[in-house]
Amino acid sequence: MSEVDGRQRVVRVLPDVVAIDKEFDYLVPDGVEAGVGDVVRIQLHGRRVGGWIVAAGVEPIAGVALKPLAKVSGRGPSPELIELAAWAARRWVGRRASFLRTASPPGVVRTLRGSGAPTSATTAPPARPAVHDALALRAAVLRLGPGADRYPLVLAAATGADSAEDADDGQVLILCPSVAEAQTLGRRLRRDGVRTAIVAADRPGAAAAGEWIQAASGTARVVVGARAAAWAPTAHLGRVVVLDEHDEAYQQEQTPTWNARDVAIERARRAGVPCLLVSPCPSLEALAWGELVAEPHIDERAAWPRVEVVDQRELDPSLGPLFSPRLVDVVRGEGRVVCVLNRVGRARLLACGSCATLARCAVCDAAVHQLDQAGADGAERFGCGRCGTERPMVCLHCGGHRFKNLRLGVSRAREELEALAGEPVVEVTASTAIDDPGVRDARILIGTEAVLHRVPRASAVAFLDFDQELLSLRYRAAEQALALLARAGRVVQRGSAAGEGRRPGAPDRGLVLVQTRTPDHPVLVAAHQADPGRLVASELPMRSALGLPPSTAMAAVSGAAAPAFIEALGEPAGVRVQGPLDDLWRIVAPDHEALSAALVGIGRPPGRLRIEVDPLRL
DNA sequence: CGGACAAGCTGA
DNA sequence: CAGCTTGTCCGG
Repeated sequence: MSEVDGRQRVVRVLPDVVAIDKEFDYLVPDGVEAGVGDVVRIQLHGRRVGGWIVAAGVEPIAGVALKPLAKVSGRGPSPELIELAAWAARRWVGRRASFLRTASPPGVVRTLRGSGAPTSATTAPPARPAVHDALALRAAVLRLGPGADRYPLVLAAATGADSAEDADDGQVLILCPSVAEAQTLGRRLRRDGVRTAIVAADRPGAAAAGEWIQAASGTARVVVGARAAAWAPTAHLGRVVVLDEHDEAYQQEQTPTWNARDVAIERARRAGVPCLLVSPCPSLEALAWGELVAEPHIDERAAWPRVEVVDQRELDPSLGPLFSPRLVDVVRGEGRVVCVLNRVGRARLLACGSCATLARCAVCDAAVHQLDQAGADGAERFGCGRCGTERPMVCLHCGGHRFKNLRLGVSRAREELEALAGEPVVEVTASTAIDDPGVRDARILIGTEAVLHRVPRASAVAFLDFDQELLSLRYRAAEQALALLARAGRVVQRGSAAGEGRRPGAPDRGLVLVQTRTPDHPVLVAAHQADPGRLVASELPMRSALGLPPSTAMAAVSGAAAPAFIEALGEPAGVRVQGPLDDLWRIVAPDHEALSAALVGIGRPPGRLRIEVDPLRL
């Protein structure tokens, strides 16, 4: 039956080719079922490509000979998600195909059999008042200290125990910053009898497709996953929850730089269901969107660690620039101690010991660092991070060969800390195996901030040079710094009274030690008082005054084709174009609609072009 | 994106 | 002018 009411059945297809953001019409062959969202294969310009049906029953364009669909492969994104993809493509100046890929099943899904009403045997225990209040709102930002247990909240949301209106609220979509957290949460919900689909595809194809079907058919009551799960299928969405919404892992690094939190918010809005963002340190974006719900301060404070700020302006010269007497105390004390220093390698900045000249690259003049590996003759060498040039460790000014470290890197700091502690100190890097026995049994660890993702619990976390975070030139530095302290707070909270791995004699509340030369910084005041609102109060007016997000919408444009793109862009009304600085332009608009309007209309010049909306580092 | 087709370059 | 490279266009 290729004819309906005397007309041929025609569908509109978006090819799964990122470079082709255009739809094409195809005939549906006789006896073939094909609807909006289905994944198909089409003949396009002499080759076969995949694609999605984005409209059905369309009026074919006159005078164009239509080809039939080559194949209907299976089920894909729902019509709602296809529309959401169009919204996201505009919002982040990307292509619909890249979003529809994320919204498509892992592998081929022919049918969603086994669809049934979601059931749940579990009833959640009564949740805390703040949780109850937040679940009753349509757009809520729930602030819970880093050590607070979010599971009661998740359970209450999952079972509809604290819901505002209707009894059967539909499925609950829950996002976590990482796949590992999503899996842990999903398994726990299953143990508690909640039908849960874990949409976090690092499992074999068939199993992953099974989870997708559970979500799409409505069999799963809860759908949990990481960033990509913002595009997970649902049969009848009832609520969206984003845990740790401030986490930058929600933003994709490659373009389009979409953020799962923002997709989740828009998805909930379109579905007319409540959306709840949860965080110990809500982002300014979240606070601009929803109503803040916080616990009484005494409760929130109990979920923050003890934050001790050490003023590094008064140094003890015998301990070097990175170690205060208080830090040495902590390291020599009880329990596991994690030290964080956001620099890799040995020494990142050196000065000549005799003439104090800064060690620079002979070719490009950038500051050089000491290489981890000595040269073939065993002599220590300098390396340039900018141009890669290497040279012997000799002062270009006076020929001296003794150098002072102005900035210790992690490897060197480890050596010095070991000497001060009088026991082994283990360096943890992003590539260190997580269950390496040397790491598992080590009491003192040191690493870049990645160490906070690798070590699950500790009695104390010490930031050796926090000014690195506080004084970073990125406009979100303050928020990012507070998020780092919150993460440290979670590590020590798990390692203290409430946690399982507590050693006898460890302090009741975990300790976060911060060494700094700016002890009065609002980030440190906020963390010390366990009151993230203190940072918001200083940060928001400053962003506003400087015309930075979230009071504006920003994009960064770079790549070989950027100059041509900027030329074509011109100066649209209300939009500021700044730059170039390091071959990067900044586009600032009053809001995202204006930003998209300015960026989407322009044809892309040939060549590499990166348009990063909401740039994280800038 | 990548196939089609046209225009440009080279060598006998 | 065949045979090949390079470039631009456009797909149902």
